[in-house]
Formats: sequence, C-alpha cells, structure tokens
Amino acid sequence: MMSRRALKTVYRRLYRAYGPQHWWPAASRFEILVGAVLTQNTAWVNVEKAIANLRRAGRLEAKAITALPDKRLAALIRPSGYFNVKARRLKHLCRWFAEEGGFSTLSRRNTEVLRASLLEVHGIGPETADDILLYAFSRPVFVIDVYTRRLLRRLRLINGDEDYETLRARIEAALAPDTALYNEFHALIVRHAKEKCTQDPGCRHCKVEAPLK
DNA sequence: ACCCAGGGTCATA
DNA sequence: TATGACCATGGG
Repeated sequence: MMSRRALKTVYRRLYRAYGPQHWWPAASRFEILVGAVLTQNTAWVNVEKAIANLRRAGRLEAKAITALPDKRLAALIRPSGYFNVKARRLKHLCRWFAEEGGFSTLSRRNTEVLRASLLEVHGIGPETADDILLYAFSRPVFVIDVYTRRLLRRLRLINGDEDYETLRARIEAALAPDTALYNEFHALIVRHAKEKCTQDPGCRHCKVEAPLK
C-alpha cells in the first residue's frame, strides 16, 4: 500500500525545489503527440531539433506527415535518433489520429477506451500513450518512466521491479485523479532527474530525496 | 573512447 | 514471463 502522504511529501519537496514546470513543452496539442514518439529513449534537446525541422518543412500536421515518404520523414527527424523506426511510428500515430477524426472526436472518448485505442497503434507503448493522455488530452493518468521508478525506489516507496500497470495503479490509487497534479508531478520528476542528484545532503536535490520520516 | 538520453518491438528460451 | 538484441543521434 502506497501512502498518499508520502507521495504528497515527495511532490511538495520537488515543487519547492524547482517550481512549476509548465509542461508539455510544445506549441500545440498535436505537437505533443509528435514529441511523445520522438522522445522515446532520447534526450529532449535532440527532439527539439527534429521538431524544428518538421516545422520548417511545414509538416507539423497529421496528414502532412502521413503523406510524406518514409525516407523523407526519416531525414527530417534525423537528429532525434532511431529515425527509421520513429518515422514509421510517427506515421502510424498520425494515420490513427486522422482516421479517428482528430482531437474533436477523440476527446469524446472515455479515458480507458482512448488509452486502449492508443496502445493498439504500433510503436505506442504504455509510457508514450500516457504522455499523450495526460499532456495532450488532459486525462488524469500518472506517467511512469525510469526516473519515477528510480526516485520512488530510492525513497523506499516501491521495490522498483513492478510492471508498468501495477505501478500506475498503485500511484493512482494513492492520489486523487487530478490532472494538474499528475502533470506537474511527472514534469518535476524529470526535472529533478536532469539535476543529477549526487546524494550530497546539503544540496536541494537531496532534500528532495531525504528519507521520508 | 565511453555513457547515456523523457521506449518499444521482436526473437528466443 | 523474462531476458537480450536492436534501433541511432548528439552532448557530456
């Protein structure tokens, strides 16, 4: 049983240390879908370059991406790595998005149905799906990434080897379904990870990771 | 020269 | 179910 208090304490420490993160960094809702795929196992700075290329080419739209040959799309997103794989994944996602009628139609689906539909898209796994659900559709879905596991494990709130769904269910059971909270929480965890905490008890990062009473 | 970064799929046992 | 290989760029 994960305690609500413990999670809230972690959240408060993160927020006090770093403040609001204003996620997802994107100029449009659709750009969040693109970024979610491109950032798979990839540093965000490289994703920004790929998205800038797409924007410059006038291709930041679902049908404009679908219409692009794999090779040309791969060339545009080259800086984000895995460009051949990601070109196909992006096209699958964009084809799905357009065929489903875009945000206007998809927004009417309940979260579980929408999540299942996303997971059927080739190349969209649980984390990418949840990024999209939380940040593009404002659904109260808690995103689990490797940073979340590491942090909660260091704080002894989890073992760390739980599967994705188990972890998500535990955290969502401990917290109220609060989109704004989940949004900020995940963003803060990523922000904290980028600070590369050194376990120095004097630094503000270690205050974040100090033992929970 | 190494290591890692806001994962996911596929083949194998 | 559970590992391992694979995908690939750019920054430290």
